[in-house]
Amino acid sequence: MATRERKQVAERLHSAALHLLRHLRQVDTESGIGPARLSVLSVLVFGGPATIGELAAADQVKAPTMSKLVQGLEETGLVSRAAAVDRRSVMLRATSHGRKVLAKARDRRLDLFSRMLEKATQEELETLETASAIIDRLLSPTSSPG
Amino acid sequence: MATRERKQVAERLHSAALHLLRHLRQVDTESGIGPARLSVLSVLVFGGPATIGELAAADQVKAPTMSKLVQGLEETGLVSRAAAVDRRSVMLRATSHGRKVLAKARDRRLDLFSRMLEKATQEELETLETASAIIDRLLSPTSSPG
DNA sequence: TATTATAGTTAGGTAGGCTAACTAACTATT
DNA sequence: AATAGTTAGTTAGCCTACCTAACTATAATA
Repeated sequence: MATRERKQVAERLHSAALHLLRHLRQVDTESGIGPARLSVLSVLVFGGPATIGELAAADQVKAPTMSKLVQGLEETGLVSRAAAVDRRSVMLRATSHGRKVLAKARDRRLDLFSRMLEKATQEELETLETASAIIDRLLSPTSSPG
Repeated sequence: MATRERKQVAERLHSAALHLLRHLRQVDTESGIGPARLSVLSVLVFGGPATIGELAAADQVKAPTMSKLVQGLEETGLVSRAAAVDRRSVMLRATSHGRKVLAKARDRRLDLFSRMLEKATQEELETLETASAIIDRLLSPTSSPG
């Protein structure tokens, strides 16, 4: 019975999310670093040091793709490489320069979004906040509505 | 005063939208057609016939990029080309095959999303619906809060 | 110790993005 | 009507970001 409504909500939210991110993406070019690399940097900054394999899993790409992305980030001094306990693997971490670059890119996006949110009422902000939490929960693997 | 809160909402919703779309993207590979081409097809199906320039503007890419995308879509029979009044330009339209392919790809995404939404309560669905409308309004160029 | 499994890299291909430079066609000015 | 300027699209050539297959080096196991 509520299937139709779910489909409708899915459609509208899908479309809204698509348009929102497309809009926010505009300011990313200013960072001079591509979206894939930016994402890797973000994982390292917020998640701490990680191996190629962990980074690949986080960004849902294969190891060779991540290997190349990391090489690029290293060459531009945004990421550094160190030995790991398991000597087959490599421990990557964001450099302080990398941290700064990410912070700026992130701020550009969030500033743009924040300015958009000036057009929202307090109640609407609360709705958006609640919606974010709902989406997070729907995406979490262990989703008991607890 | 509410700047901090706006920033916070921006952060959370940005993150949620990012993760949601990344999750939904998984099923796109089944269509055998890349995301850029899928997007072009979607513009043609829902917006009707359009020129290269219009498609490029809709997808926020440059004309040469769209020219290549359309060539690929033509070669796989998803899009057809016809003369326009202005003979410099070309009128593109989705073929019936293109419509079917798009419909399937779209359904895969929305089915996945709908199944996720089974874990949401009626009230949560309403919150998500409201949130979608808010986002749409924030993105619309003429955004008087009505 | 020999085998198997795992972590990364290299090689080579495709898709999707760009700029620069071009052709064809429309518009405006003389 | 001729010319000059503008606009729509294509071609060429480059970059990033994705893939699979095949390889090296290290770890784990029989």
